[in-house]
Amino acid sequence: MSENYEYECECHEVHSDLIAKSRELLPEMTKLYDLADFFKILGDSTRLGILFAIDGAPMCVCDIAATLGMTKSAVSHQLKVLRQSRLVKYRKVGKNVFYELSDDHVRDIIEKALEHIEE
Amino acid sequence: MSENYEYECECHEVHSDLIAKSRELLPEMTKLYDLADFFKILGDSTRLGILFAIDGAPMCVCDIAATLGMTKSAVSHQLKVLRQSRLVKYRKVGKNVFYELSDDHVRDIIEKALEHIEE
DNA sequence: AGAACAATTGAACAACCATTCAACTATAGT
DNA sequence: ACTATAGTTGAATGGTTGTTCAATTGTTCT
Repeated sequence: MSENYEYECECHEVHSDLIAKSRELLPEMTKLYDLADFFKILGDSTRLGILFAIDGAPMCVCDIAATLGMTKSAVSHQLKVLRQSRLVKYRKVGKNVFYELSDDHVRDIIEKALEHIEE
Repeated sequence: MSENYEYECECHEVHSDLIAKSRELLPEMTKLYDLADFFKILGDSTRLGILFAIDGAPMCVCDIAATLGMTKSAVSHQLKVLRQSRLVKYRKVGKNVFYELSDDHVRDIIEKALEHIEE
């Protein structure tokens, strides 16, 4: 997708008025990319599993891995992604690192999506 | 992630009670996969762009392509994905095919996600 | 200081995915 | 029937991404 829409469709009968109207409603490209990136992060069963696992109470990496039946390494890599997108926060206690959800926004979105799927 | 959790974590001090509790709250694997698949579909700026474009009024492929500044082919490929996941419905009129959102669920979820990002 | 362990990290590999290109289908108009 | 056009489709390609493996960091305990 091009930011300034200099692209011309190869069709002959374009409805210029409709297109103009549609473009007005379209969010800015950067916002569209951010939105896609956000959904991309939720679009992985491992990351979703982690979010569900730490939903009830903070957990250390080791226990998250055991809960999901995965290696610590794989979990840690995905925790890094969740950390960088600020979906989780963490707290170091001795040798352990405890992860928890950073806020309720994500919980709501996942909840709504679950409803949509189960309809 | 393994469905029956036969995997054993390589750690020595696992909190078995926490893990048991966390596993109870964890959705079934199939549901987790479905949820991830749903978010995966929203995790692409082209598909999001299409959803925003047809939000106001039904549009034909050609006009969607012109709105986003992309080729018909690329748009059509992504429309197929959106079609298969029932996020859009379509109607054939002559040589044109008009696409529109299939329901309001998705609109709500995208709206909530936008709020989360803009916070 | 040294051993043990929780967690992180980087490289490598395989699997997945979006766009391009070319070919094809189907409909409309002459 | 023929031409033009909207849309779809399959294969190919380049880029992205999740997991594994091995190595490393940082903390605790003796």
